[in-house]
Amino acid sequence: MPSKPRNPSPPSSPAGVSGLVRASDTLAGVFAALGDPTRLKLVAVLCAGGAFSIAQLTTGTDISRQAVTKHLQVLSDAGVVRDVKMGRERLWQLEPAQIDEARRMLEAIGREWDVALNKLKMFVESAE
Amino acid sequence: MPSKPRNPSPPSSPAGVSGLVRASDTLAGVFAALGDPTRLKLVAVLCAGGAFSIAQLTTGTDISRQAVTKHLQVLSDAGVVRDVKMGRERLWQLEPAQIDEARRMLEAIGREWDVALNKLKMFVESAE
DNA sequence: GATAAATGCAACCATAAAGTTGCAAATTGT
DNA sequence: ACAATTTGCAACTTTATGGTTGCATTTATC
Repeated sequence: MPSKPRNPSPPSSPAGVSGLVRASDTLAGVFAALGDPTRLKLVAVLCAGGAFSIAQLTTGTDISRQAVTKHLQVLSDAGVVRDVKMGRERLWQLEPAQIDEARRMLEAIGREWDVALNKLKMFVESAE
Repeated sequence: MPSKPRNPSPPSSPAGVSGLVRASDTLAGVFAALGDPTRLKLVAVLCAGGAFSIAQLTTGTDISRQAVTKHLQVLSDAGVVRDVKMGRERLWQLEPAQIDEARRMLEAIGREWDVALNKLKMFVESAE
């Protein structure tokens, strides 16, 4: 008789993060938007609180204005930035709600990790 | 006389985040690694603290084992996970240091944003 | 009203990313 | 020894990404 597969342990997320995993698709979108050096720098500039035009945001990068526009569009699709039309220019500003939610997810992961470490520590100590 | 360009305001990141922007390339790598629903779920599972094999981690996804291996490799390149060889299986576990740094960057961005809002609020009040 | 500035739009290109399949190699259990 | 498990490796396909260039469009300024 051939041996049977002994693999059937489907791991699941801990309760603390399961709620955030439910929104993992939108959250992954936020992380993906931040996952590019150019876009991360754009966000870092915008977090100063002002509203900047595309031409202004292009100054300081070594890519074309159209490329910056594309990056801003990616950030906008992820809900990280907003644009406001002002005359002939389009001003961009931060929309920190999604970033805040991403931060909370990373916090939850760190918390769960600490809990797991504590459990392991207590287990080791009880075996001494 | 033709008018001259009046654009020369190169925006710069505020002091609070400039230090983190310096490491923006590695940080962007971490965000990019988290920027995929499958990988985000893998991280959520691993944050429970255990060490899981590739076959175990594949259970629960709807993609092939080889695809999961590729995702784990991406997370490993970003320094988010570590692997340990145990007999014929390869166990993966979380490496929370990079995730923690990413969380700190999001915190810094949120802080700068709050500072900017406060400045604006004080300016408006002083004009009344 | 002519000119310059800021942006929008579209086509295009090169490379990377996400997934698949097929097969070889190492390790474990009977 | 043999069979089953787990993984590794390589080739391949499809689609997304990041970037470019060229030109049209809207808006301000003189």
